[in-house]
Amino acid sequence: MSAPENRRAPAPHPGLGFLPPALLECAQAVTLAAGEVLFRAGDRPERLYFVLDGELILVRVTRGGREVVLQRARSGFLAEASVESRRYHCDGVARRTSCACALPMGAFRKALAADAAFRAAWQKHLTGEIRRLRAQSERLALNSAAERIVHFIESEGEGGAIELRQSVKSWALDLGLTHEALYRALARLERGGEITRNGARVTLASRPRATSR
Amino acid sequence: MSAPENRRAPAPHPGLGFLPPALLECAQAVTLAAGEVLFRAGDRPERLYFVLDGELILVRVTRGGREVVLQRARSGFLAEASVESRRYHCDGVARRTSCACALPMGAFRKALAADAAFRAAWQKHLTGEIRRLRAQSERLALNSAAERIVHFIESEGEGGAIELRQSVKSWALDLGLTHEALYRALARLERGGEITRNGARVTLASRPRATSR
DNA sequence: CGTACTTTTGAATCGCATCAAATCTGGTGG
DNA sequence: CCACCAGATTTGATGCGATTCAAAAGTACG
Repeated sequence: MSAPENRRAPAPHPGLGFLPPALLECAQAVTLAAGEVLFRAGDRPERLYFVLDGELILVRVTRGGREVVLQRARSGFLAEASVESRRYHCDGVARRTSCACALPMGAFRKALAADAAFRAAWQKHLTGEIRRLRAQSERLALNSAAERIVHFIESEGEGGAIELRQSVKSWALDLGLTHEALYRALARLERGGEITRNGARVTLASRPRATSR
Repeated sequence: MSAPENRRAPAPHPGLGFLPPALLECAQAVTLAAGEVLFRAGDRPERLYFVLDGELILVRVTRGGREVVLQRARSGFLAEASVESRRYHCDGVARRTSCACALPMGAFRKALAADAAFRAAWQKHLTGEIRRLRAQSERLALNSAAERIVHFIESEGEGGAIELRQSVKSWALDLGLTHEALYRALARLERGGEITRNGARVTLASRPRATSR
């Protein structure tokens, strides 16, 4: 408490663990108000944002006023591609009150160029995101709530079980379902013996029920 | 025909353009039969596959015999993450007769380590994939065919228009729709004046119709 | 000309979204 | 400790849109 308040975050978000200390040194925690604009299309990227809490979106607004959301970050980086680009192609907006970690883009690029270990870690992070996103796309293409649930547990969980880190309601967002549909599908699966629930832990039955009965 | 069959591909797929010549030298064109297994979970990655035609999938098979598709590659790399990993975590299977380009993993990693330009290009490719996949996930979370179409054109096209490189039917796969639903939605949008179609070119009307009438 | 595939339209069905409302929960302040 | 509030959880009823099954028409290619 007696230490100065501008001290760097002592225990950063686990997702940021691979950042080199020098980069974490210049990281800044920022609080965004709902509706606040972080950057506009055409701006030069000056910071890379890592969402800690809330929701930041990457959105393209058309001449006709249509809004197309390109990314919805509720945890993790917003617009990784801005590292590679001299200009933003979309707007960045806080959809609700949010907390993020801002990394100066110059320092980030410099660290990437200078630090081979960091480069490797960044590359690993990128391929991991690709893997997750591909799985998510396959999941969202399934057209029943039950299939999406099973797919999620199989692809994001460990050994046919998953520990939910958030409310069921926000899980519904990830699955592209309304929370009502998810609650109902979970209840149906549990009644059918296809899953069991222990608090935040959801486990798949090892042998799926045949469609009999 | 008189030339040896093991000649290297003379004009590789545009998606492979960033590969250094040395790596392209040892690329092999492979033809996979429908159902053919490329690798099993637990295998050591020996080649990185780039799909030219057909469909390769990354699939996890559970003890219960459930099949969960993690990736469906109809064009582009299969399992980029295998570059970072000593073992596959899924099976790789050709879902139908397919043609792919196989890059020896050792040479690929070696080139990554030795060639800074290639490393940068690979990183750029990875971030580009992330951008595309995030947009795709947002798109698949939309629950009307019309919204997905508009989102696709806005995010994958240029200036509110897109040149389709494939049949409408296979576009439907990307949009997570049946082909019937896509045909109907396209016809409805065209009748409503929200899009126009010129052969393979689909253009958004600049000002979206108000919901009036 | 025939085959395979895409494109198109039709009709019936099913599941999810939507709107509504009740219950439960954790946390706050009186 | 209890009243109260915001949010999550749960259940119900209804409508819409996509899926599904079916079939016809158009198109490319040998």
